[in-house]
Amino acid sequence: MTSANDGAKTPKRRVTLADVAAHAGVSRALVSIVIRDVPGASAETRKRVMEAAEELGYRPDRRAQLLARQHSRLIGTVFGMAGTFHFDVLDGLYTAAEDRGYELILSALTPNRGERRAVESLQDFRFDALIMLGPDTTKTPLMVGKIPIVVVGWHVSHPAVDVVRTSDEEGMRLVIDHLTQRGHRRIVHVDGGEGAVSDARRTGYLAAMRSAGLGDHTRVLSGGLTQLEGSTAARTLLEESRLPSAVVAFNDEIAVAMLEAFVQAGYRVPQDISITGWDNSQIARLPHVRLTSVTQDAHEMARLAIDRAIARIEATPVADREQVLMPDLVVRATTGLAKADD
Amino acid sequence: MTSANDGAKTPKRRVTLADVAAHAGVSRALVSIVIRDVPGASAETRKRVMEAAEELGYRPDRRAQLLARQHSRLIGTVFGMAGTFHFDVLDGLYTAAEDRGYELILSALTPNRGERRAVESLQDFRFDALIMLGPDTTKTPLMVGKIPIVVVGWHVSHPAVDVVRTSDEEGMRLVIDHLTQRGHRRIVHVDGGEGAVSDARRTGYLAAMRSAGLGDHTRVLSGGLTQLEGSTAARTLLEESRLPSAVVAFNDEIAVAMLEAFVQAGYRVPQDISITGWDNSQIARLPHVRLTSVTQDAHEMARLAIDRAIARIEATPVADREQVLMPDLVVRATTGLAKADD
DNA sequence: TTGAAAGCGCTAACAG
DNA sequence: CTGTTAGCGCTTTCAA
Repeated sequence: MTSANDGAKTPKRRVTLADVAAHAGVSRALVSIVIRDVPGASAETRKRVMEAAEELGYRPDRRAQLLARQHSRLIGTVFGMAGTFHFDVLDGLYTAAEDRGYELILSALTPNRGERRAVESLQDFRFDALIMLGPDTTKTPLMVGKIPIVVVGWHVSHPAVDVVRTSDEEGMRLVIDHLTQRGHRRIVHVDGGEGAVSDARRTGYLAAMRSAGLGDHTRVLSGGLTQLEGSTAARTLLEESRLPSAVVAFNDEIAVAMLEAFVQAGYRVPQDISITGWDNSQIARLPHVRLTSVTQDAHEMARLAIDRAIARIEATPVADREQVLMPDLVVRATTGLAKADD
Repeated sequence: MTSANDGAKTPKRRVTLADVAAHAGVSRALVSIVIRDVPGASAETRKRVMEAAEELGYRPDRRAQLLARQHSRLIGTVFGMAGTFHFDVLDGLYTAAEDRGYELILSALTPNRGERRAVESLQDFRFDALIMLGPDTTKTPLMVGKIPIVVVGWHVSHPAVDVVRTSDEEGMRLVIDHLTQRGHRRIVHVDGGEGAVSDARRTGYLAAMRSAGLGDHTRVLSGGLTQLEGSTAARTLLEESRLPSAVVAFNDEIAVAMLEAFVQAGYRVPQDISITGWDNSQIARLPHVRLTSVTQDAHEMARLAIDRAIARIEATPVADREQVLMPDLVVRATTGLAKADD
């Protein structure tokens, strides 16, 4: 009984393909072709259909598209609470995906919601690929083998997992080189706790120290992600008879917290002790902080991740499972010459 | 040619309702009834179906559910980069939604992706309600009138928008009372910039000062969300001949940055100047910070938001468009007695 | 280049 | 209590 145009009031119903087809005087299939921008329609028809769609304010129904397509053109993304860096990656993922005709669906890792639940909720949407910004663990991701997976930020050894990351090894080399060139030898590393990224930077630190001939001077303090752990680490050092010559922190938060603690204890930075961070976040640029920090390109990482995910979806051959970008070191005011007796 | 069971290899295809039905020897409709846990099946059938589903590892296809249902049972959530507080709200939203049989779909506000795009991408999934954790603007949300909207965190005057927030007015009253009781009079507020929350706290500050008889002592410095703005504000104050007696900051970040700046300039906190923050975030609890801060209950806000969204979806009558929780003040080490001459 | 028709996997009346 | 039957709005062969 409900014909297409039953006059007066049809306030709710959204505009469908059929409406556009009727309005343009063509079949639904043709409208579908035009909307998806695939070959199979004359320029003139295309124009007419587009105008009709425009006029009616047509937007494709994602649910129906999802169900009808064999590929969803959906890329699942799990992410955890993280700083500006991860948000910048997210920003890059959105634009890169859109450029390629894909859509992102997000799932957050929260205190009460681990990887399993985060991924399962996405799974029911039948996404084509999964990009993981967390959880930062060395374990192989669940879902491996079932779907293309791109891990952004740390090394995963499973052969079915693609990786886009910035070299933590190289970052550490830059930092240690910078410090040793300024005479530092007793360089302590405050790590980031349990995660895979922390592991990588710790290993990078040890390697860089060794190749600088400072293998006997390595020292790693257990830290974490937040300022809390930074101030704890600083306290540990302050209780000792002699401060190290330099501290290489896992991230900017740790570095800043330590900086504060040292200053409060009456030390000068960098005259008495040098400090470096990681991420080159806003906090590192604060006028009263001016932290020397390692920087990585979030948008580039995002673009590579999306490109790789799509390559896997489309079964395009790729050269390297793991794509590693090179970081830079931004030198600011918290690193200086070591004292003569160091 | 592809019949249901063509033997040997069917490696890809996911288990569908039909598979479960066949396995359990009942109709698809019955399986649907059992899975959705709605009345219309005997206990025995229910058991048999559940077992079959379990055995086959069946998971409903969200795309198909979405398309077939009149209500999607999907709650859209837009959120921006924000601190721990917003992540805690997100955590609460997930669990509250799940408890009520709904699912969250997220859309992030990033530097290149504003409210319009964030909402549009969700819209195509036909969500039943929208929860907004940002953007923190006084403007009426787009989508208003088309769908139930719950704003979490700030006041919106549009009659069609539900609000769940913690009273910024009351928070300010707690802070100002606390300070005036300790003899402070020259109390400066460093605000949070342009947002609606900042507006509310600024207004709250002015009102609280006035009702404390300090209407002539009000002073608002423009601030922001990050430590950067805090240190700028501190510098402004330090350049003047005399520091205020106390600073009420928009959030913990600002407060901490100012604290640092004052200490570096040789002042003692709270002996020379008192400082308060907002959010009671991790940074406020740092052993070397111990910031007096206003605290709000993220999980409770989340629960209320979900409850309200669902009430609107189901057209349940509700009492009050705006639900306002009361904050608490956590007094720590950054607030003390005013100096005698203040 | 265009159109007809058969699904995608599920929900929701409605009959039995 | 159970099964049959239409769709949901789109994509995608396949013929015309």
